[in-house]
Amino acid sequence: MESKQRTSRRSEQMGDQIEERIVTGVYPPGMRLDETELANSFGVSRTPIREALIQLASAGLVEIRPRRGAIVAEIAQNRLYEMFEVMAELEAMCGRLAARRITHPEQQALMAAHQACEAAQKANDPDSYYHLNEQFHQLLYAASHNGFLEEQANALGKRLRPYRRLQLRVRDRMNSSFAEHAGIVEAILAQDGDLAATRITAHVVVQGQRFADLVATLPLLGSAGRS
Amino acid sequence: MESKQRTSRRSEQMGDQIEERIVTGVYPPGMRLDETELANSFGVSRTPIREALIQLASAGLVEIRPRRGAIVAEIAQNRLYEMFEVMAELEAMCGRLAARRITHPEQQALMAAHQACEAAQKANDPDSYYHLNEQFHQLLYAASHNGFLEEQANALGKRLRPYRRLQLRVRDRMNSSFAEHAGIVEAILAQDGDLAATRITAHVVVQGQRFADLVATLPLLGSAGRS
DNA sequence: GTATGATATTTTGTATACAAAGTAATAAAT
DNA sequence: ATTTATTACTTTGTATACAAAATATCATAC
Repeated sequence: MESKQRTSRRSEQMGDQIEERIVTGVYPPGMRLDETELANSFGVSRTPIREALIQLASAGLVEIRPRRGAIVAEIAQNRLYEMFEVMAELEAMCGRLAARRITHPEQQALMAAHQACEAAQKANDPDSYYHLNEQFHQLLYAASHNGFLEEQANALGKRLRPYRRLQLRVRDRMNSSFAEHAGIVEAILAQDGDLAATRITAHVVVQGQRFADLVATLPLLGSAGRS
Repeated sequence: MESKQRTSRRSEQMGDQIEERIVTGVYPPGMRLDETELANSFGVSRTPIREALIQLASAGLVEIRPRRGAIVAEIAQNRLYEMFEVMAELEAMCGRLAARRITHPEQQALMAAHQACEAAQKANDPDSYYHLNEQFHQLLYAASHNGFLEEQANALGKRLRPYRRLQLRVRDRMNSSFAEHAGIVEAILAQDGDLAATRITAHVVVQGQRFADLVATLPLLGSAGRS
């Protein structure tokens, strides 16, 4: 985590709020983000809103079309596939490094997070599982002991979050996800970086049936406010 | 390349100009970027400058300290190491994918770029080599046929550009770089993705002596305008 | 009823104004 | 002479004003 020095900038607070609403799906892909409207609803002027939107556009969460306003970024299918392909590689890299560099306390934390996932899985609670799964992955990133990599993985994870969330709804995904976690933890504890990387790549939903399942659920998201 | 639709936004033009000056070292790391000063020099108001700075901050090229203005980002040594570590992985991924997906015209272009490097190397011209080397790497990214990966690699490459440039000055680096390119091209043409990835990782300056050399040259950059 | 074109309205992009925080400068005290 | 406190000056961050582009509305023609 980057040391979040007291910001004192409204535009960043606005950015955080809008971002939160995007990644949780309150503002779905394709939704128009009217500057004046947002300014009014947040009780500020357009300036900090504009600055926030520019920042979110740089992060890839919104798209600013010159003179035509901002919308929540809609990710085309093939682009989504590409992003998952990169995400898999980044996470695999985390795993490879983590196998070499993870500390004892981090091992404990990772196992604890894994066990927490087990509870949600047994209770068949996709929402809890979703959050615990995210914690698990973030611990993995941190264990790489490469702060820049950790940031990149988190940033991309954020962009893919709305799509990942849908994933867990598909038949039996939660159970297989949990089983895969077990294999990943095992490989890391055994300090087998290549095995960890291989298993993580397989875990990140990208190939064959998995991605097809995801794509099939896509119409549920997106296409907000198109004519 | 992202389809650069006619922008019509001054803030983006300003961003491009400032970015250019940062990556070429005209604005060295640590330099203060005064909004009013920039606004005057570009003949616009502070607004588009501010928006440009926010965007550059998101890209990691400048650092905005709340209420204390923007400076050209200074990258700490360990952070720089982390970034090169990730860069190596991204490029290796490009190589692995390119080995599988490169088209015939792309093969031709890559070989042509490689041969162009040879000319600069033989003429012992680091500046030409620097530019031709960049072209070579960009062709590699494109050959991955993953547009998102290509963008990420280019973005990170941009951030590392001022540091990479120094690299070529160190003893004999240009010659070894060129030799490594040959091996990379060979592996890709042979469609051996793993070999290509291995060779690219070795090529990207990150381990042992190479990184030490880079660090040793760092004092040449940076520390502009500190008390 | 649909299509086309002119006009009106909305919305973005940039400039300017102003308040608050930060920085520099000066003066007083040890 | 160095340090501390008060004051003046910059510079940032936000609000508002205005111009230009895009969108919507409405009337007219076919």
